[in-house]
Amino acid sequence: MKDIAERAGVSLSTVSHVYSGKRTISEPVKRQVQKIAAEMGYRPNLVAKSLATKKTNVIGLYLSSQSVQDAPFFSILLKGLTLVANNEHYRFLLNVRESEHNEETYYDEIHKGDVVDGVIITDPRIGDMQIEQIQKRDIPFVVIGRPSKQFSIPYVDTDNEDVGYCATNHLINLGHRKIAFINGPKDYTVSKDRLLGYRRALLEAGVPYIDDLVIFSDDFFQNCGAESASRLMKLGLKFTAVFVAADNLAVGAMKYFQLQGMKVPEEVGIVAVNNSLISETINPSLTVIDILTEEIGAAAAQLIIDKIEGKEIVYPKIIGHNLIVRQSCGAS
Amino acid sequence: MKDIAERAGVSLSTVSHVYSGKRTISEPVKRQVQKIAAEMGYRPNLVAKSLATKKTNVIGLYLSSQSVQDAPFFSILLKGLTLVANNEHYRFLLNVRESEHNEETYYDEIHKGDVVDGVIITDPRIGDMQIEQIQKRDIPFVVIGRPSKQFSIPYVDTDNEDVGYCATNHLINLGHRKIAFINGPKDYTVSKDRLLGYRRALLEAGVPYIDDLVIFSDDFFQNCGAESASRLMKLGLKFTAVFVAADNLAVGAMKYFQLQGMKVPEEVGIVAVNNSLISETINPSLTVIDILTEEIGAAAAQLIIDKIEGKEIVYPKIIGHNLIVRQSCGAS
DNA sequence: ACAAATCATCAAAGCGCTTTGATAATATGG
DNA sequence: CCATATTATCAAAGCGCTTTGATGATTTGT
Repeated sequence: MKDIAERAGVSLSTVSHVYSGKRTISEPVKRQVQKIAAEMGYRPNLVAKSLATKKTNVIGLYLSSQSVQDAPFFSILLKGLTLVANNEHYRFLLNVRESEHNEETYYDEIHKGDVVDGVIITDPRIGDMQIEQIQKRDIPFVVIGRPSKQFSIPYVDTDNEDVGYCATNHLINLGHRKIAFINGPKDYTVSKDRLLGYRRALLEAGVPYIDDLVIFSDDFFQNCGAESASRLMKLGLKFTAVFVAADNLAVGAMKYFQLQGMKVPEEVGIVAVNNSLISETINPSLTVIDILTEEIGAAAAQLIIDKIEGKEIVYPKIIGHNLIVRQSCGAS
Repeated sequence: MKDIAERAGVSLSTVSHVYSGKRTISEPVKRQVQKIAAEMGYRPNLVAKSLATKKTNVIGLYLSSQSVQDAPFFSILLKGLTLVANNEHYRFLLNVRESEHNEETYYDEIHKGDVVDGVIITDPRIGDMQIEQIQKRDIPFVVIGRPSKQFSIPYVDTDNEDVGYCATNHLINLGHRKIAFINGPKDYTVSKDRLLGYRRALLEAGVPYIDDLVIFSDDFFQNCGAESASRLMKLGLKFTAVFVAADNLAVGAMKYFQLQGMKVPEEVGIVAVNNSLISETINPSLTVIDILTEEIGAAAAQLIIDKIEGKEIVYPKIIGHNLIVRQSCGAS
């Protein structure tokens, strides 16, 4: 930049103003500067700019390896995120927390992270301390998923209580009365909320709630779904349908049921959550609640950007969901 | 930092040296500084540091929306990438190129990107100009996948010619002679290489190559697989097996075949590429060539980091692959 | 005990940009 | 036609850190 200024015979600040447009620069000078800059292959140094402006246009994206491994979810979320971020000229700095890895280091990064203008966090757990810590640090952030103490924390999420309600209700409407629930891990707020909805649906239908029929899985993967299904069956309790908290879990559970000689949906109906490719590919295809993941991503990105830019924001932002009826629940 | 220096009664540079360790600082002073820093909640400004050191510890990750949408692939790649990057204290700055989006803007970013120490690029196409352009720019980069002109370009990839060979060969060993090939898009180097391997396997087995039996898909998704299968069948040529260039394509193709009343694997055997969850979940499960995606990611990350840090690197880095025999190809 | 080596610290310059008060030149208006 | 407003430009300070030459205080070797 200095070189350009010299070659063009103007001051350094003039060159700067040519780019920022914050000061009027005469046309001939402007053109001259731009020409020389092009000749020299000038490339503004964004780091220096950031230092001067205290603005990086970078958003820290804090993911658990959990969420990254849930491939379809993550990739669609990312699509929503990048769609709006690209438009607004922001980019994401990836931080993946490995489960093995010490959580401290990971959160340290958040706290050190002066390179980002704001932060998006995923997968809040119940009793998760870190969010409160970030709140102390004076940096814009939004979380994807409901934090356990959501008071005045900006977040975007589905109404998971309603998801649980809708899924269960659909099974009830189909005539089921003995409905099991293979839930996600116990320490996720999602799991808690869906359980609430499940209970509400039962209550409304006058079906007694049986604690044993609710199984908490350790993760969201297929094997765990099969394992949960096995635990469920070992109880010896009767059930004619299962509400499963994730498509992958459902696939695992369904395979297990079939392996045990149970017919889906004839002997056990299934409603799952998440409309990933696999849910429509598998046979029988899964009836699911479609979480609008891309919209969640887009909303989260918009929220954090608005916040960074000082706009008034309203939160939480609740994104809708739809029931998609397919084969696994039986005829509708 | 200045404040700390004042409060501790030492100079600014002393404080800096406490952190960098590039100069010996007496223990008492060191402790005093650290104590005050902690009290004040000091957080070093990484942007300023980067400006001074000309080092950001950030790697630009340039993705096509294609690769992001291929969820399982992407998420496993990312796992490999972050695993080694975390260890080496690097992070990724995400740049997703939307297909609709003007490619120019996207590449501009690469060229402007003074915030990154190096760059990883995915999905090279045949005749892709951009790689040559980046080469002119004096920044470390590696590409994932073979660039069309790979002379002296650092890249990591599978030996796709061998992938094509192995898959085809497996079918030949099973007794097939009329083997179709549903390939990926024509302008990918991957597609070109796999075709080479396919032909070599046929040649070795003395099976004539029939051009019509090779179908190029427009993308890597299910619908396209079905569409390619339909194109294939409309030709009216006989075939007893198909080598499909991706698991998703294979799922689509298989569904189409089944819809047409053809039995898999009895009437048509299938070997696909990519060992994603869906390939083992679907019924019949897919025989696939497992590309070691996580290792590709890890290797790419290691390569770029080594390059950034001035180490001697050897390239290209070719990662292995394994045949996983399942049901779709028939008994082995 | 004294020169030489080492240790601990400081001051100042520099990284490449933005921002702003000042100044000179030009335009506007009554 | 002169006072005021506007336009175009410059110089200098500052963003928060690293780096290095210099300096005084200690230690070491002989």
